[in-house]
Amino acid sequence: VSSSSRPRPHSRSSRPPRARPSHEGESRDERKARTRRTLLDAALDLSEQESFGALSLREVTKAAGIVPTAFYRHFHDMDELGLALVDESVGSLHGLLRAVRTGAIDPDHVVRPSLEVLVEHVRAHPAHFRFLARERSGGSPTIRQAIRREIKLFSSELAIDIARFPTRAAWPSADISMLSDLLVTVIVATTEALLDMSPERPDAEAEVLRLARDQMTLIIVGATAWRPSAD
Amino acid sequence: VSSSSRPRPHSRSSRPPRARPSHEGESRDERKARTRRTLLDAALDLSEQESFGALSLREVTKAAGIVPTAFYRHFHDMDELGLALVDESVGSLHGLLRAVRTGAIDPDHVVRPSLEVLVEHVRAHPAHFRFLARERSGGSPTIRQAIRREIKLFSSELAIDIARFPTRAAWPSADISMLSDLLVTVIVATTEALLDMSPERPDAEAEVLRLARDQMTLIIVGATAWRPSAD
DNA sequence: TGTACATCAGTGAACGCGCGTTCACTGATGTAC
DNA sequence: TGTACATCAGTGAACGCGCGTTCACTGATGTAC
Repeated sequence: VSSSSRPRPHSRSSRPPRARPSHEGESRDERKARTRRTLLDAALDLSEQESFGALSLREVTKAAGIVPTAFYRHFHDMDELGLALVDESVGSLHGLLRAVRTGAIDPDHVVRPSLEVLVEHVRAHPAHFRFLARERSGGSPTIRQAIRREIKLFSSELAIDIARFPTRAAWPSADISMLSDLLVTVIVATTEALLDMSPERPDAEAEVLRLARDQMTLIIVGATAWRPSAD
Repeated sequence: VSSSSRPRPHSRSSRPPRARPSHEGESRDERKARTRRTLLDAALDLSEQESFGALSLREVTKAAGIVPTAFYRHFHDMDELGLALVDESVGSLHGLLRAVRTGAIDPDHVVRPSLEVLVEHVRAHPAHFRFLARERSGGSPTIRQAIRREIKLFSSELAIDIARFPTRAAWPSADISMLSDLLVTVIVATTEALLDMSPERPDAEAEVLRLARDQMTLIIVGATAWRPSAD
């Protein structure tokens, strides 16, 4: 064969060989951390094509440019790597929430800036959000539960913010968490729609956002007219 | 072994060999159709544990009680079987929609009966709905698109129904489809919540349904107060 | 109705391949003195 | 500062296994006469 020298590109079409370029000035710990990062990134990349559960250890190490056995220096198995991905992806989620909370607190104008923050975060961490969207329903029970717990947390933090609004202060907490749950449902659906847009239709984003804005506004209108403790 | 007669319930730990009990009075075509059915059921069962994309052909044929090579008498590959599952699962979806439409048409009391129909359908076809919920985000691009298209269809048929309501007749169609999209989002989220309930908490269902009812009611309240063509 | 032949769902052996994991190893980095 | 030893991230061979797919086959069902 013509097999020459290097663990070559391999790619489906042209994925670059993620091999670590020999960074000479690094300590052993720094190198190890960088290889770990490379493994995480490789898994994140690959799980956009097929579900994370369908990824093989060898596939990931190959994309990361290391030998399969070196995997065990970083993770016990693929499940552990998956949970690490959940952890850092929900990191993006918390970043999103923090950004929304520190933004405009004027109750009449929360929707638009919040959606802008959402778009910005999805754009900044597309692979993370794609991973969350995909594995929230499709993943292994462990991963799925971890993600759902985080979304519930997101919802209850949003409920706290809503309770602070003067107009909502008198609401029963059950109604407030019903409302925040509904808003989170719309946010999740909007995120999925943003990730689903075909790259060659840049106007799609504006459409998705207009829809989300109208829906959230309608919900807020409904909440204003809502009778506390209905039934 | 004690293998007796029927294709039994299949529990996780002690999965029985789904071998076809020799139904003597059947034609060749009938037998073939039954084997095909057994393959579909086996795949549906197995994809509750791991994503469909992670299933192997051999795994499915083993659970169905036939030899791997016999698979090719029924499907060209696993992808074709997956699309067949989408087709029949989506059949459940249409059944649901039809049931909702032929139900009460009193606009003030749509929510409760619709949710009852939803619960009934999810209970009747849990594996189908679980498959749809899982593969909607987690599946291969082909399967994902097929499911999303059906949900869009569901939404636009709901829009037609909404437009028939006297109180909505004057609404711009963009607002109506925004509303139906929002309701479908809630329905999808509710379905996921129903499928996610732990079996040992029977009261969870009532909780999920109360949440869904409140959310849909709030949305309808909001829609009533909504200014057509806002912005 | 009876016979001879065609069809074809399901079988079983075989293949080459990628899988996860084990093991002894190498050689650069880190540490003790 | 220099030397001797320890650590350990990454290597490469090897393993047994399940994978998808091929192929020639069997024998019950279906069909033509």
